[in-house]
Amino acid sequence: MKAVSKLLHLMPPSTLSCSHRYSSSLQETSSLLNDFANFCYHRDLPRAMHALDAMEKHGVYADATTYSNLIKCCLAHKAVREGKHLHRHVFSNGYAPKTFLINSFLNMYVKFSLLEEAEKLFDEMPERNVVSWTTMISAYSNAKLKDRAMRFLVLMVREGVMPNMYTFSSVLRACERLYDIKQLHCSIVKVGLESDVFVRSALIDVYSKLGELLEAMNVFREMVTGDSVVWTSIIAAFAQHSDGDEALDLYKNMRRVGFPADQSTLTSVLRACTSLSLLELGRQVHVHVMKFDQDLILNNALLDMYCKCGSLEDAKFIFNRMAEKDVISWSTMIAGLAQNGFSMEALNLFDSMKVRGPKPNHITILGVLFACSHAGLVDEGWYYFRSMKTLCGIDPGREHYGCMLDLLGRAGKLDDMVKLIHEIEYEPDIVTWRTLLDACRTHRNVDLAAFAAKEIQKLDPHDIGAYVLLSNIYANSKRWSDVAEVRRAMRTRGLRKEPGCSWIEVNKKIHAFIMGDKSHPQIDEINSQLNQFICRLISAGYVPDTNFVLQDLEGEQREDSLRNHSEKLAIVFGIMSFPRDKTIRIWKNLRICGDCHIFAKLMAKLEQRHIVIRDPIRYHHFKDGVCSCGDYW
DNA sequence: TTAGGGTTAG
Repeated sequence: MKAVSKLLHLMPPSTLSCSHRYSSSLQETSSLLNDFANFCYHRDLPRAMHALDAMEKHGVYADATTYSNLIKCCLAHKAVREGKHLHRHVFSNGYAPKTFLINSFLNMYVKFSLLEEAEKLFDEMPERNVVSWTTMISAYSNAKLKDRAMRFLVLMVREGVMPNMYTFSSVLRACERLYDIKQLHCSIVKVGLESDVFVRSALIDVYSKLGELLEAMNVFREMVTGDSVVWTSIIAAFAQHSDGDEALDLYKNMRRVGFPADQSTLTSVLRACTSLSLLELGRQVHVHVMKFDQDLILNNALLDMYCKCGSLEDAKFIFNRMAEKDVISWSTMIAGLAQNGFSMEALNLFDSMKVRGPKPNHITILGVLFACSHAGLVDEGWYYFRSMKTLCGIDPGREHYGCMLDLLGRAGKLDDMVKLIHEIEYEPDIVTWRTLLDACRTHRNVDLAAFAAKEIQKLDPHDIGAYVLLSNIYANSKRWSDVAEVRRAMRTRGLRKEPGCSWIEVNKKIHAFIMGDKSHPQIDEINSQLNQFICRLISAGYVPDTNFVLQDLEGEQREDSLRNHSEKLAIVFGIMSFPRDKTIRIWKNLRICGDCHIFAKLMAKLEQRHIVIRDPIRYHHFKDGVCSCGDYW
């Protein structure tokens, strides 16, 4: 009796008034409904849809919770057709579903990326509550329709519907202007929703995306109830803005207060290790990564860490055993090989990718052009550049032109460079002129260098790089009066050259060596060892290459100046600190100079060491007296 | 019935 009254209650008014249409008994329909509810509850989609057909024949309707279960089932099975069928069923015969059931359909269309259907349904809703509005706002945020998301927030408030924590955390993701974020932040505090962990992580995320790390940190510091996603958000914020130290400190604190790290946390921690070249710490993180063996993003981060820390064997091992590889995995490996001096391997891998990998994207092509550029493969570079549109469907962008200019510049084809600059549809930017200037330094074209430097100064009078490069070029040509003039111009504008600095990790501690700085506690011993090594190298034929000395110095003074280069100190410190079988890994802020490059090759041979130096552009693996860059950098 | 953090280059 109870089932019958329930059924009558659920029948749409229109069908109740014409009950003669039913040919089955109430008992039959009751059992039909029970079966249907059961199938929906157990997410048995085929049987539920079958039961739905039977119900349609009998004009029977279930309760909203049962339909909602079936919608979830359609979502889980990605069953779009069945979802639409259900929608038609529920709205048939004048049945008026409750708002919360319509919201479920709205959510279903959004999850199926059928935004037009969702919009149509939303427009037809007799009444819309906070969930209806938030579902649409979230859909627009995800679809990057940011203006629409913001406009819907305004509209809902105008209609008297108050946003909740779901709404704020969704709409924040659509915010691109600091002003809007501040306004929303203000509203959030006013209605007392700032302690919601979803809202907090969204705030940290949007502040971070705009580079407002102080604001992000303030939001994080106000957290009373801990939450691992909020922790991960702030760690990611610093990792993404190259503040690896702060990211790692936060990670240590997170663990100290008892929050476990998951895939997302570890991905950001690896990124921090990568930015600091902390291979040993990266290896320790790798142990934790094992728990999340199948996570593609995490594996990609691990792969990148090994590439950027110059450990190609580990990188290849990870790449080969990854069960799933996407375009990022392939691009990372190709660029990693290229940056570490294995250009041919990089190009071979690109060929394999075309056969059995995902479709290359514009970043993959950058790695390929980088490989050509750093191996002097001019013809191959032109081939990939000219055919990228037909091979991969990608139009060359500014960065691709930049790579080609770099390739021509390294190969000494300065005329072709100038020709290409005229061909590019974009206005030449600072990077373009700096590439030309750099090529002029390598290939000693003083006049063209002066022209490029002036172009840079026109675009940015405070660009210190142009002054330094021009000064280097004049110094290489022994035009000391021109050097003095450039230096004077730098002084007038208050510009100072960034001092060369090299870092090395020994016993989990980072040691920094700055040119001319004597503050390292073992500096006397290092200098003494360095002098002994230089004497041994000179007797073996080493001639210091004083072309890299910038000051107007003579004879021995010029050689002394070279001795102070930070990477030489770091190499000697590495030799003093590590056993022979341990790779010496150094990273530095400026490009390695020619003399230090020769010194590193000879030291690798003399001491039978493997030395890896990472500069801002690429890596040099020194072994047996040769470098992986083939002296071409 | 509505919301969260992570990967390649530059």
